[in-house]
Amino acid sequence: MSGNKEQQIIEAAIRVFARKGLEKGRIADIAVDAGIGKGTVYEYFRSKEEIFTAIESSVMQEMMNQLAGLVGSDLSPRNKLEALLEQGMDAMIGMGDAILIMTELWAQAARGLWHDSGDTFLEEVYEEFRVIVKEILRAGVEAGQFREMSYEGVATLLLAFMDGLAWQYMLIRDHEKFENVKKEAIRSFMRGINK
Amino acid sequence: MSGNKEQQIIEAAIRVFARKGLEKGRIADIAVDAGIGKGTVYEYFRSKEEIFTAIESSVMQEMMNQLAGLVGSDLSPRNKLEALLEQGMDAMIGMGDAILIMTELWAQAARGLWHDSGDTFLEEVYEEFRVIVKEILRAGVEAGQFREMSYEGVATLLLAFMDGLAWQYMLIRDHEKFENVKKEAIRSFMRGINK
DNA sequence: AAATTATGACTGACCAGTCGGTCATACAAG
DNA sequence: CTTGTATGACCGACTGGTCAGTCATAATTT
Repeated sequence: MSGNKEQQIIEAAIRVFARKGLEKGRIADIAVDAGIGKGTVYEYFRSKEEIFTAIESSVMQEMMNQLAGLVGSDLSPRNKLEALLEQGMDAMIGMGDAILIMTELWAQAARGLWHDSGDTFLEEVYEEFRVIVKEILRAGVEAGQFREMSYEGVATLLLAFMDGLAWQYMLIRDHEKFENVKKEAIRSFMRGINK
Repeated sequence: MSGNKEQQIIEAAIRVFARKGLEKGRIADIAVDAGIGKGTVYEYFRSKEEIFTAIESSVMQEMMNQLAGLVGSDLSPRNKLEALLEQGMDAMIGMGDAILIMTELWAQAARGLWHDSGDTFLEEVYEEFRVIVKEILRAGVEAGQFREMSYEGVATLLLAFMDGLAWQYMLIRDHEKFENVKKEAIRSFMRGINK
């Protein structure tokens, strides 16, 4: 039961923060959820802030890994993009209730926009994602599969698309109903850019 | 300077919550921003919670009013939908920094999903919106302007679309750059459902 | 001068982070 | 083998600071 305690704490923290929010989620709650003492949490993390940062990294890392697998594949641009959408949404569904942590990530990033002049971690990830998508789009246009477009515009649109769907999925929380949305979403998006 | 004090407080609260977040934004901050004493805030609102609820109503009310104007118009379904997208995004841009409050609304709603079995306020608004959009879509299909589709699926997609774009706009915060995205977004979405 | 409205000092609840202490385990000496 | 000793993971009571909400008083209006 006691494997990597750091991971154990992160997973507990995701559950707690998803349920209560970043501010209301107490360190004591995380400790209880992880089945350890409060003091022990501080053996592994310096502060609450640091736990949240670790969650951010963990969630984003996973997304990026999945993305990397796709990019390396030898699918056609159209199939690559479809797979991207499909897998992205399946990943959301796979997160279960932990997906509610996404709103905390977003809210946190939004607050950051006021303070730091510079990049949030989340912004960096988005930029990375956008670069990859633009590349697929360009390849698709060159292959004659996609219409002419503003790559930057459509890449941003795709991000909006996926975040928005994540949000809708949180609200719906009904796999079956969401399957319907997912199907239409992919169909509409692809029709929107296909030649 | 002292018109409707309730509205004055709400506006101050939007600024404060957008900048600091719902938890970190102190009542004292709101009072200072509104140019009144802390105690006075409690003359108009019973609690912090109540202020937030008022913000929710205020923001959503405005959205709904705008929507109602469109529905009543005698535009064709296609033009109605395009106007909906266009106006929706212009409304976002018009919110300025106050748009950052949206993430707080979302995060709050997400937390609510754990506790209440029933509907969040936000969920109700979404449902209302979906009903209106479905009606436009149905009219469009009947008029031969739109392809056959799952109304529920596409309506949800449209919501995802707009929320996602709101989020991207928050991150970009560059009107010019966003104009580009906006144009592609509308083009792609309409292509996705046009016959 | 009574009523209404505004104020900010005050209070009590709450919680992140600290720290002195416990205890299971490992290793060494007898 | 078993007694003694060292280690550091683990713990939760405690502290210091923060902040929502209260209330006695002050200012303003009627």
